[in-house]
Amino acid sequence: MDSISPAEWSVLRIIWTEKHVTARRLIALVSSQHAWSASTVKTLLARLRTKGYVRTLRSDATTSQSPRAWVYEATMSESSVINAQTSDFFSHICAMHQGPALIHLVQTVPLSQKNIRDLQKILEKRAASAPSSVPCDCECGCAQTAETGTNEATQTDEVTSHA
Amino acid sequence: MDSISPAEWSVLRIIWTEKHVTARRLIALVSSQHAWSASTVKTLLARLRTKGYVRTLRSDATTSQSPRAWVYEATMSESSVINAQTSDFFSHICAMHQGPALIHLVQTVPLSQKNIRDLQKILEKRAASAPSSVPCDCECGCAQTAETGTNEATQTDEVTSHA
DNA sequence: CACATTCGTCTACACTTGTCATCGTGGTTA
DNA sequence: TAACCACGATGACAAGTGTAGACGAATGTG
Repeated sequence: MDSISPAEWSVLRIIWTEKHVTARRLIALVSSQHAWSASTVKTLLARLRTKGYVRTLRSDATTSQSPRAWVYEATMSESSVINAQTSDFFSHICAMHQGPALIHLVQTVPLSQKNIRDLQKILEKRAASAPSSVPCDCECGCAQTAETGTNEATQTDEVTSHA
Repeated sequence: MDSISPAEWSVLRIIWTEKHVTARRLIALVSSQHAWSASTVKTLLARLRTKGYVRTLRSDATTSQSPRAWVYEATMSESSVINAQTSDFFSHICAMHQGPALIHLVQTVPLSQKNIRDLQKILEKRAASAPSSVPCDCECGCAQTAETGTNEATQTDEVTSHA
């Protein structure tokens, strides 16, 4: 699973939304958000292709002024890529802090009524078998099993010192 | 807020866990996870310092064989850095898909009983004012408010072909 | 059948990241 | 005090990323 750079995300998002886009249209759409030259977008497109995230198809309908207009489409669903990248990102974080990170997200990410209901359902299920605490997995000899306190501010001198 | 590379995360995690570490000890701890040379760790340390994530202090106690043993410590709390980086990561994702991404995380991330209770409390609160749906914010003219409907492939077709 | 247009590819360059060797300096030890 | 050693700094180099110009091939137009 190749990593996706921020610039590549911008392009990929558009492809997912449009489902099928020509380079021409893609460049136009991107330019409403970034002051990138057409070449830049093409480069990103090429890189996304070598990474396997997009592929091209011939457009049967050769729209007037677009000779050999190829059409780009994503090879994977938006959700699956997002899930994979998100999990990958979380893998950098100590297990003990993933829960709190999630709490932060749940407080800040835009959620719909349905999202909330889904989350509640999952939490209810997970509550049945959740451990009382998640130990640190930093593999540096630390035996911390913290976060039992109200806001992990117990032994966390560090937490208080945040700039 | 500078980005933190995967290699830098490894080092930073150890510093947070240890609170105060000498280069010597840090290198020893890192080597239990990665086959990096001492130089590599020092470089990462230096980069983390220029990025402002760690700083050095003199160790008053000059432990026998460690002359001028500096001690590294994090300048920011682990939680605040994690939250900032996590939010930054989510900013690449279309608003409409952030909820689902969160659902995926809540299903896979290790959670303690307390984490779950906290999450439930927050969700309950948020449910009071959550919108019925979160619209796409890909800024590419899409008016999708999906995740309720199954096929939003209505006007997409026309949009694609008009070049 | 030339021509302009447009497309994808190639090349480029600065900067970041992964990875490491070397060096100067200043305390430790004999 | 002389030899030594660890520490941080500097330099290095390949690969990835942000950004873009130039080029050759395909194609509709006159």
